[in-house]
Amino acid sequence: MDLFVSLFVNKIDKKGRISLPSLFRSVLSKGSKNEIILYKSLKSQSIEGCDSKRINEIAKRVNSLDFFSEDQDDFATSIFSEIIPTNLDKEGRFLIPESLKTYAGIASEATFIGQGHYFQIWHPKAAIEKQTRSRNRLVKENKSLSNIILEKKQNDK
Amino acid sequence: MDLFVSLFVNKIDKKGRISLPSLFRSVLSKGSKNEIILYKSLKSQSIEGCDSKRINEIAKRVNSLDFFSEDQDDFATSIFSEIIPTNLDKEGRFLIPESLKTYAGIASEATFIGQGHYFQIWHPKAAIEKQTRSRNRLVKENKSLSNIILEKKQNDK
DNA sequence: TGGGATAATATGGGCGTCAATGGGAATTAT
DNA sequence: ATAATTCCCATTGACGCCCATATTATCCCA
Repeated sequence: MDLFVSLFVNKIDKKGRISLPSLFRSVLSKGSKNEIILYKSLKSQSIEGCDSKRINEIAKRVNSLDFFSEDQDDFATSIFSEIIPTNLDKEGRFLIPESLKTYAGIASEATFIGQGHYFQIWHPKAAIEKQTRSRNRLVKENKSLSNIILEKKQNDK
Repeated sequence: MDLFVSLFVNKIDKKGRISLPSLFRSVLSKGSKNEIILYKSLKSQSIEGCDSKRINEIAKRVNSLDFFSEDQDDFATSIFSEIIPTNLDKEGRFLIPESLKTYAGIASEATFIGQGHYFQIWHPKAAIEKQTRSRNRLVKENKSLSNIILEKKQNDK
């Protein structure tokens, strides 16, 4: 499995360290076994994480925009300046920057939620809510993957 | 990670020195480990910096403009004449030229903003504003990192 | 199949190293 | 000579590295 899946609750110790769930560690690409990228989610009060390979892909896209445009500059800022590369120690732990902890309302514990190619870090209580909310919304609106993909194609036109 | 990423606030000491963030130093190409290029941003009241390798790329792009156009001439002037090569000391610090400090309104502290292949130096307060402004723009346009990737992939087809 | 042996994961804490910062002395420029 | 710049050394706090423990999951064998 090369995707971030499942849900884990881990503790933050006195030094501010927290273990990246073992299953998530095994997803990191060989080249960046002990580096992850953190940033504020644009969709919720949570932290998102991924491995650096993913960032390099994004970098290519952003850099292909017009060199001197303000678009390029704004994109670059909101993406590159918000990215926080972080190293895992030998035990697979890392530090969540203070600013991100504040943003996500995290203190002594955090919940990791697998999201496929990335993962999210939530305050434990908020994580449960998010999980049920997501589920309910899908069921109520009778969405299916194929529906969502179709809708997206409509919008893109 | 071979990109300028993240955000750092550093102090300017009595002698006018400021540390280039360690993470930025590690991005500089082997050949120019203690040289950076500074210049006024064309897009905002900030300073931009990069290593000399990038200047060469910019030169290429400017050259590709019509040789006899005024645009080409203007770009060439505003870019090349305003470039200031600067050396880092053994501790990774450098001096921000007075003219650039004035341009960016910087006095006792400065914020480094990663922009991918280059970085910017802002007055701390202005930096936060720029960051939020850029971020809000992304959110408003309902972009997300993954959207940017997807859109680009569409275009690539 | 039960139950202990073994391994892996999450967690705690000591300590050395490095980055950011400060300041005196040496060096260079004007 | 005076001002500016770089070198060198010192300090401080943060972070990485290492080792220890515990709790859980996995394995092995009688």
